[in-house]
Formats: sequence, structure tokens, C-alpha cells
Amino acid sequence: MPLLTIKDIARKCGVSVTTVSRAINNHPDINEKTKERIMQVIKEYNYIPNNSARNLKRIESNTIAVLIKGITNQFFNKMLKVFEAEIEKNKYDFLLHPVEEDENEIDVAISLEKEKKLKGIIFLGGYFSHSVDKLKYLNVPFVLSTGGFSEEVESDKYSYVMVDDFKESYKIVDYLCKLGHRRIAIISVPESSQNIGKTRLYGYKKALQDNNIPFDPALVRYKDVEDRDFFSMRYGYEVAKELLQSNVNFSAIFAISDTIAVGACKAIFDSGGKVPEDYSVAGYDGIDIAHYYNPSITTIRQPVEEIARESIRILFEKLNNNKKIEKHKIFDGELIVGQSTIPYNKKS
Amino acid sequence: MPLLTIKDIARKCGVSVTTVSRAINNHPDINEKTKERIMQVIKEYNYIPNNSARNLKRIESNTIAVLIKGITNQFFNKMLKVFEAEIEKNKYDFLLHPVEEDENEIDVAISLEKEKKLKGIIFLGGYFSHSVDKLKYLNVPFVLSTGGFSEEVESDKYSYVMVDDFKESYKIVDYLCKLGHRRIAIISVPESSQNIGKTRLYGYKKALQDNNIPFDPALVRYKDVEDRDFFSMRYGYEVAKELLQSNVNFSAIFAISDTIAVGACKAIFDSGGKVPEDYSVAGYDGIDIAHYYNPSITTIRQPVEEIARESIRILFEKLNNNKKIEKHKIFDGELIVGQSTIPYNKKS
DNA sequence: TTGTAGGCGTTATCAA
DNA sequence: TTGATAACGCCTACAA
Repeated sequence: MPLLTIKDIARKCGVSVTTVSRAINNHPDINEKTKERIMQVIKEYNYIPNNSARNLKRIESNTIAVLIKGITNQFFNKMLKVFEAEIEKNKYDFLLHPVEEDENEIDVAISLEKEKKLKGIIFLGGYFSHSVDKLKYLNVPFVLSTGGFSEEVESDKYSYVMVDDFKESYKIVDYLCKLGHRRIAIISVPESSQNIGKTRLYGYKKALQDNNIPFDPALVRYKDVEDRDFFSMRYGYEVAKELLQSNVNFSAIFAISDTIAVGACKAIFDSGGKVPEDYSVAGYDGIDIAHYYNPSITTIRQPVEEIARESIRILFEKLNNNKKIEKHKIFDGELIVGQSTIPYNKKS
Repeated sequence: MPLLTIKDIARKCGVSVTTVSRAINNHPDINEKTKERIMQVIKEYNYIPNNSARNLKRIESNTIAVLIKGITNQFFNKMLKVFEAEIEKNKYDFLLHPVEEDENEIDVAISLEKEKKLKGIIFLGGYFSHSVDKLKYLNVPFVLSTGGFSEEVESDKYSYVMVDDFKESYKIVDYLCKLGHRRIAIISVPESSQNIGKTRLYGYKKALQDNNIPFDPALVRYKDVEDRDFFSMRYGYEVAKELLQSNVNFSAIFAISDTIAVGACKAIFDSGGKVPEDYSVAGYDGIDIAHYYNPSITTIRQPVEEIARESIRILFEKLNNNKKIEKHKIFDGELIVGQSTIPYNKKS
């Protein structure tokens, strides 16, 4: 079965390719009867137009792309639903494009803008501290959504929506301090790893400092793993296990993600300990499992739906008003107190 | 900044587009100096070729696409890693293409084959009971991987790799029966929902039958939810809550996915009950959380890495040997006994 | 080693 | 309402 082209259909119908094109694209200037006949043949042969040719020739598309780095990250699940719903509600086509870990998301965006003649772009995940200057090669509006990136970059060059990782990290560690914990371990990721680990570590340090708790490097835990999957339950489990087997004393753990926190809890259980009676454990993100775990995990809930909605709102604003002004929105995270943390003096 | 084309680069370099094309595509017949100069300009202006034009013109690509329906499903995470690794190891380009819930994956495949001049396709997720006949419009090798589809279709028309959902479902329910449970509830999904729920229900029924346990429709639980997200923890929570609040007597729950099982456990905890002391809970899939939950959840582990590896192996076989023979491989699931199930007579 | 010209499959323009 | 023709951006014979 050779690949059909519009010419084949035109020949079979005894009309010109132009007419077939009109039928396919719902042009008004075509006879209903002719159109029906053509659509019948198209259906019969299951003809599907070549998108490369269409994209190449068309002046514009109606597509908004969501570029996501780390598609398997649970954290993005609910955001994707919002993006899809909002984009379709506004009569645009939704294109979800996963970006590989080793790809530069801006290059991908430039490429995709050309290839699909995009109307707008949402960046999800990824870290822009490198190559922000490349953003100038984008000719359509875009918004960075929850991408951790360094503070140094000039933010008047782009719009973003996110939470303040430093502040939220501070918030939850401060909460642990206020519960009376003074030996708080943090499960983070290797410093070399380009991600939000660093910022959350700063928040941790500052919270300790403000609570007059000396910083102890022995409480900062991480390890290198081959698959570089640092935000997995397994990673949390392994790092927590090493911590438990060390002779480092601690009464609480701050894991920089909920998945890590889950792994840490399991490590404690497996070593015969209890959460929160023996150790308090806190996470970060507020994904489903934090709520459904047993015990439920104290965490910082990132308002993901709101972040997504605001991101897309800003994008539409730029799209409709042709505004050059870049908008920035920082959402507050919410401290969700679960069953996994208790005051130090209530410990068993 | 207007979108650059190959012509712009050619003009800036004072050469023809052909020469620029040669530089881009690493053709041998080009002067090293010329090439360097061109690449320099390309880098300076961050020129990125238009993929639509390339795809249109090129005779063939080197791309293998993985079409996945339900990209947010945890279940696929590890499979994706295998696919990516194996495809790249074999010097092909990996293209991950999410398929929306309301899209027909075969139409998407036909479209993508043309657009990207694909070499091969892996289908992940989705249900093929409808429109299998459309598969004949595909001109490249493809393999169905873990897609639940009805048994009726003639399987000599395509290759697939999967587990026997009926058998595995039977296996775990039989295990519950052998533990002495006779009132086993199943948390499934609405019958109207096109998915594996039905097959797993059959396995449940057959296991009961073989253990001389009467089937009680009151123990088959599901509900309609607006977002149609049936495999969420929340769904499991809600259905289990209704079950607990009903006056239906039961001692064990078989949830047709681990995520549902997690939700069910939480519902039991919230109602003051214990797992497994008051109720045994079993899941299905063997995703991370089944292992890391507290208690760990008894489940059927689907050998996802093996499934992925075998799928891609078959695809390469078809690719290299040009074989028309369709291969079928059914993997056994593994019953993982966790802490969430105990014998009926050990119940508190 | 480089350039010219034609065409990939489709849509846009213009004329009929 | 329809059709002929050019053009989208790129690659590739073929010619120089």
C-alpha cells in the first residue's frame, strides 16, 4: 500500500488537487456535492495529508506548544490537564512536545516554531540559567512555567510563573525548627546536577540560621546514581538508608521532593523505625502520594493548577494584545501539615 | 528577528544554498575551510533548519517513534527509558509522541509515518479492538506493546508483547482466595470505559469460581468520575470509601491498579481501619509505589523492562530481516507478596 | 569543490 | 465553483 498523496485522490475523483485541498480544509467555495464525493474517496482510502508539506506551505498554524522537560515527572500531570483544557477552550490546537534531558529546550523551541509555525510556547521544567540569550531567536510569545532558573538572569526578557523555591524551602524547614527539631537532615541531589536542589538547600540553610541552629555538613545528604534519576523513591530510599546507617544523629528529614520523602520513610520503616515517632519527615511539591501515603507527608504544595492557569493566561494576553511587556508571577506554596511530622518533644 | 532560512545563511556566507546544505549535513565533498566559515555563521545567527522542509524532501529518516497513549501513566516510565536507550544504542533516532485520549493512535501513526518518514513504530497503551483493520495502511514495521485489546482480533496481522491480563488477574485473586478470603471486593472501572478493567474483572470472576466462592455483584465496585481519570489514587479512595460506608461485608480488596490500591488503603486508614489487619488489599502493575508504600502492597508485577526490550527487539528483527512474520510474546506477571495481605484467619 | 535547477506534497494566488 | 501555477525551505542529481 503506497503512501497516498493529494494527487492520487484528485485523480481518483476526477478533480484538481486544489479542489481536494478545499474539501480537506473546509473551504467555503466548493460545491457540497463535490466535497461529499471527495470526502467519500478520502475515507475509503484512508488518505491522510502529509503534515510536513502542510506545515511548510501554510502561512500560519493555530498551535500552541507545551515543551516539557521531564515528562515522566508526576509533578506535571495536573498542569498538563490544565494546559490542554485551556488551550482547547480558546480554540487553539494543543501540542505536547517532550524534550529530552540532554536537549536544549530553547533550540527545540526554535526548531518547532519553524516546523509547526507555532503561535505560542509554554516551557515546562528545565533550567534556563544557561543560554537564556538564545530566547531572542524566538519570534512568538512564550512563558516559562515552574522552571527553576538562576536569579541572575535579566527577567525583563521573558515572562514566567513559578513559586519561590528558596522561600518555600525556608518555610518548611522553619516549620521543622519550630517543632523543636535541631538536627534536621536534608536529602538533596549532587551539586553538579543542574536543578532546583541548590535553591532548596539555600532555603534550608537560611532557616537553620534564623533559628540559631548550627549548620552541619554531615546532615546534607545526597549521592550519585548511575541513571541520574534523583527524584525517585529509590533515590530517597538509598540516601536515607546511608544516613540511618551512619552514626550521624538527627530527628527530622527534609527531602527536596515528595518522591524522595516516600523513599526515606520506607528506609526508616525497613530499619525498624517509625514515622513520625522516631523521625519526622517532610517533603516538597505536594503531589498526590504525599496526601495518600501512610502517614501522610508534610509538604509544600506547589499550586500547580494555578501556575498552569496563570501561565496560559499570560500567554493569551501576549497573544491577543500583542504586548511586549513581560509578566512575572510568583505563587506562594502552601505548607500542608501531614502526619509525618511531630514536635521534637513528642518523639518516642 | 525574522525566521532564518538556508538562503539567508547562503547569502551571508557568499555561497550557494547547496554548499550550506552540505555543511549542515556533513557531506564529504566540501572544503573544510568553507564548511568552518559556514558553521561559524550558522552558530552566530543560531540558524536551525526547517524540519518540515527537510522531512518533505528527504527520502527517508532514521527515526523510530514510540506512540504513547496515557503519557502521564507511571506504568510507562521505565519502559520509556528502555525504548530510548535501545533505540539510540542501535543508532536510530528516538521520537516520543504522546497520543491524546480521544485520538485514534493508528491514524496518528499513519500521519506521523508520512510526516517524519518513520522507520518503525512502537505502540504503547491504547486499545486496538476498534479499527485494527486500519493497521494495513501502515507501511513500516510496528509492534504493539502492552496495549490491552480484545482477543477477537486476528493476531497474525501484527506483532505484540504483553502480559495475559486475565491470567494475572486470576493469579492474584486466587492468591487472596487461598489466603482464606471469601468476601473479596474488586475496585474496577465503569464497564463503558474502553480498557483493561473488563479483562481483569473476568480473571477475578474465574478465580472466585474455581475456589467455589459465589460471585456477588455487590462486591464489584466502581463509579463514574468527571475527569475520567479512573487509575488515580483519588478514584481508589472514593470508591473504597463508598464501599466502607456501605453495609457490604468484605475482608479483602483487589484493586485493578496499584494507584487505586493506594487510594483504597488510605480510605481504610481514614475510616479507622488497618491494612492488612482489618482488610487485605492487593493491587496490580508493580509500579514503584507498591513497593514503597506502607504497608508495601501485594501486587502483580508486570515485567515492564522485559516487555519493552522484547518489543524493540522484535521491531529491529522486522527492520533488519524484512520479515513479514508477526511475532507474539506473552510475559508472565510476577506475584509480589507485600505486607498488605494476610490470611483471613490471622485477621484481627 | 561548488553551483544550477527541479521537485518533495501541500496551500495560496489568480484567472477562468 | 473550479483549475493552473507558483511557492514554502530544503535536498540532490547533474553540470560546471
